[in-house]
Amino acid sequence: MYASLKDVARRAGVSFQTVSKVVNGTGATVSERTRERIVAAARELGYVPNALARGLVRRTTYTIGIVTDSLDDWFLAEFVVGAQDEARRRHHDTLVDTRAPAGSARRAYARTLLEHRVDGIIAAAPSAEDDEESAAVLRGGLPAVAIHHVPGGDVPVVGSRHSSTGRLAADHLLALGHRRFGAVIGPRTRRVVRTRLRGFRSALDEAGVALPDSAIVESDWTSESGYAATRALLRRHPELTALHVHSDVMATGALAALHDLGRRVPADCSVVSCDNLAFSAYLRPPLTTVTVPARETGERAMRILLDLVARARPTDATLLPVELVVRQSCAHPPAA
Amino acid sequence: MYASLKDVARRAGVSFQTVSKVVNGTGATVSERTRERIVAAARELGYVPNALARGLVRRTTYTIGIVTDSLDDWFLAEFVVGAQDEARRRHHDTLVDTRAPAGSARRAYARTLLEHRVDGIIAAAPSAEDDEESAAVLRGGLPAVAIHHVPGGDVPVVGSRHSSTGRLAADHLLALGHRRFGAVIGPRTRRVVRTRLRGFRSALDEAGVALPDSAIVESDWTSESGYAATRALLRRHPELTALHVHSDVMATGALAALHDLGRRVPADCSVVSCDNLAFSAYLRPPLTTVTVPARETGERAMRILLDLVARARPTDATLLPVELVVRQSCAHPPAA
DNA sequence: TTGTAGGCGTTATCAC
DNA sequence: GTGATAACGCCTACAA
Repeated sequence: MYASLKDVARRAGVSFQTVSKVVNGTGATVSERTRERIVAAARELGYVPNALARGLVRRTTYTIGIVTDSLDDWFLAEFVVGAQDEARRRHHDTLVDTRAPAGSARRAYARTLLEHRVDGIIAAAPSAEDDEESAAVLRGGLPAVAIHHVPGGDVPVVGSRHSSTGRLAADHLLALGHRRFGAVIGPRTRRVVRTRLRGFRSALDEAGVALPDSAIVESDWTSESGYAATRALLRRHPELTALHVHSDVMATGALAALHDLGRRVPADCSVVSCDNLAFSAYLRPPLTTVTVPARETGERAMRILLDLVARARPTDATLLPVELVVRQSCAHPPAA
Repeated sequence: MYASLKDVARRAGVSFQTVSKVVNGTGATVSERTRERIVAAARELGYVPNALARGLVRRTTYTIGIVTDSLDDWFLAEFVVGAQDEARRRHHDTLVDTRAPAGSARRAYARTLLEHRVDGIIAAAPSAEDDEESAAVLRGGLPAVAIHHVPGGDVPVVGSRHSSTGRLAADHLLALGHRRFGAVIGPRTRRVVRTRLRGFRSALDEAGVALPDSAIVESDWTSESGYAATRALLRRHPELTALHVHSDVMATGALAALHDLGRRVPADCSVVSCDNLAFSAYLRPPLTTVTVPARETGERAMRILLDLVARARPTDATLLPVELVVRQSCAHPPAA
């Protein structure tokens, strides 16, 4: 079905090794005339090199593996886009290994990638962040970077400083004069969530403001749960004037809940969240939020990994800046 | 770095062919004792089969290629998730080839996938829907399915009936009594957009209601452009009472524009859009929208393709149902 | 400038 | 039950 080097060679009337040289650009040592004949033959036969055979003998595939959780997570999808863009720029292919959801039968971590002999691995599956098995794989000798904690360390972690994300939100609200806070957070099992919360909390602490545990409601990243969490929170703590939400998607639910409860935002209650998705400027009120540089993180992770693969010392920093984007969902607390 | 069959064989004190049988489960013709020795040796050496070598000799890779545009498009990300889930269930790997954005240097269509000798291709890159080159590849002999038009036909197309999407929206609004319509559509270069518009329009036609060209504004799928388009539209046609928007993301912008213009939704103007993203129930007002079954489309496309690969006649239909989800963004037109 | 030999890790076929 | 031999398509010396 596919033409091979030999087929091309036969048609061009040369040996297949000569064709190989032409195809790989390796041989400047081919006369112009034969080169042309070969190129013509290859075109006529629709020759497409066989990456399998190539990888087998070269012992390198120019392919990078990415282990990820489901791409229906906005951050991960965007991260993968960035990583792939960068890989493409550096002439590498990319193999995405989406982990089966928890509960279903999972193959060994990154098994597919290893079988395909990728040149390096990007771990972008937070669901594995406490998983010893994954750590073993990532420390197994292949170049690797991660965007989340890996037990035992030893793997470069790329990303933004999550504690800053929480801190920026807190500082902004404190500066406006708020003293009664609540938080709608992601699943506590995730380190990002705990780190963000810690950053938020320590900023409050320093200002001498308390954040009681009862004012923190756990949620699961969806708008739906953000809505439910916010309603529960305000039932418990009607005195709140400021809300920190751990994602724009959940904040969409939070805004809806506040609306349905008859609380005006920001007049009665301020909201600041995380992510800065493209639509968050078009919620009403427009959302004040802390940018999480998903795509840049993907590019950066890939760049560092490719440096590692090439045995070059990566020069890029592993920490990307976050930034508060001020819009209209925050104001001074009501005079009351 | 990786242990090979031969390494395992040496350690187990057998020939490598025997190991192969054990690894592939192929050989019931191996004694229990040697099998155990081999399994133990493989484990100790951390043996991982080499998919490259395997694919080379088997002439089959159990890998399906997906050509897609950037995954920052919600639909495509969700589609890929569905396709990968189904592939995993059927023990196939998946290679995602994200097309470089228009303008930048593009490799030949699906080139990477062909080089990796995938067993089949899913074309999920609408940016190539009028591209002759892509059609040639897809008709090149490999099993293939597409989720968009392919010049020359011959490739099964999986998806929902886009004209129904438009028609459902129109019927709903007509039934409520609306007579003055506007539309914020996606890029006209896309067939989905033209087909949706056609469905919308023909429903209006049948009701004897006109949709002047000036009441149709083209947009680019973003909230930002949805916002701008809606403002432009209402400046031109302040008499509109009903708006059809081609995506929930753009509708987010449209709702914001209406809000900023002081038009109440749905009291002054009704809005119906397409997609039914998870957050659209948490906009205020909650969005009435037509479900586009992205993930199911992915599963279906993969299922059909894998049937094709296995030379079985696919039994699944290529057309998935769409459905109007009624929420609160539509009402009767104002009495005026 | 071109061609020859050897091997990459597997699987398949067929003896033993 | 087990092992020898021959591919699969390609690349890297090295010889002609």
